Amino acid sequence: MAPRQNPRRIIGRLLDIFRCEGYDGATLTTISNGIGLGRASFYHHFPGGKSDMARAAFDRASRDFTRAVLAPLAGTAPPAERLQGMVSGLDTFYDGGRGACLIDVFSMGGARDLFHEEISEAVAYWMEAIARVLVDVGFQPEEARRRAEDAIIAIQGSLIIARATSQTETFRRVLSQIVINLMSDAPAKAA
Amino acid sequence: MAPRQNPRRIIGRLLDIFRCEGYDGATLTTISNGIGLGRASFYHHFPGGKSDMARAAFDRASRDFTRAVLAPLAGTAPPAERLQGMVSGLDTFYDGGRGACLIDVFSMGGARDLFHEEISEAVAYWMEAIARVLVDVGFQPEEARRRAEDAIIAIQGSLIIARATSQTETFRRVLSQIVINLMSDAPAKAA
DNA sequence: GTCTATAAGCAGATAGAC
DNA sequence: GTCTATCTGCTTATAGAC
Repeated sequence: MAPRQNPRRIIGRLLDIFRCEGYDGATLTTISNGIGLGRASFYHHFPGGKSDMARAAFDRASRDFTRAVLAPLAGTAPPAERLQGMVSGLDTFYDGGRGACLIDVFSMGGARDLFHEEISEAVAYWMEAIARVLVDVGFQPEEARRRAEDAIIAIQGSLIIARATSQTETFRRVLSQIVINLMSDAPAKAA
Repeated sequence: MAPRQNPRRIIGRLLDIFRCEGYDGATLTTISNGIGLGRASFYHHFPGGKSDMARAAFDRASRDFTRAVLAPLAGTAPPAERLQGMVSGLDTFYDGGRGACLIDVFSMGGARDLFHEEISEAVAYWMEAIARVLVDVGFQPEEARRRAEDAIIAIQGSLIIARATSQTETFRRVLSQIVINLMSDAPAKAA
């Protein structure tokens, strides 16, 4: 039984499992069964053990998030299109509301001390990226940050409700309103 | 060393620990140290072990939530006062943004199967309680539910951001806007 | 109602064969 | 690169003294 796993697939599955079970809830046995690889084999890929696995999952999520969500915001397209690009990326990144966010999952229990600083920075970075688009639309920096924060809050909150109620309508409704809410009452001098 | 603990205090501390560490992250040793009671002593108070402890913490949270948040909504005061009563209760219940919500914490890992149904019902019940107030203000039921859902999303999302960034300004800002957002553009026939 | 002592099992982690 | 076997420590849980 040694069908030589694709490292890329392993990390993807690790991310799925940590998102669903949390850091403390994901045991090596859970992970082993979920991936179809013996417990010991993980120490070849991740010499540092479980924390290394979580690190790899976190880095994968960061890269995916940058590509799907942050990159569209930084483009040169018109502001509304950039925001809509973020929304499409969010739908993909959170699997239509079925996937949890590591900002939530890795900020409690044993993962908190491992990722707290990076999570805090990720939130700040995401918020600034949205705010910059709104400044381009003509909003004052302070108002832009406030609206960006509201958007992030709505995403995170709707993911909690999606998980709590086992449905995705809420997440999809929030996504569909994000751009409208961010741009409402935009200053006349909008680009 | 047997200063006979107050059961009420034990459950309160259990709730604090589960909120912070999560179900899987809270070990009996963590709990024992956090409360100052030997591991074995818990089996006198909670014969079913850890799941019984989580159950007691969940029930305590449910009761606290009903008293602090739901009760004001059901009163006979004017709608705006009832909503403001909920906001005050939320500030207390979530300790000004420092305390996590079990809707979040107990919906992943080993606690998910234990509490999923009750958590789902709690969200629905809370939403209906807010929506009823908005219907009293003159909103159509559908619009009332949508606004209620947005309010809950904002609370949950701001708690995530509060925990992720170790600050409470966001939570307090969201709280301060809840009533305004819920009541904005209320129909003329408002009571 | 709390404690000490201990059981039984599972956690994360390692050694070494293939 | 994966496996089997094993180790150590920690986890939940129990028995029984005080």
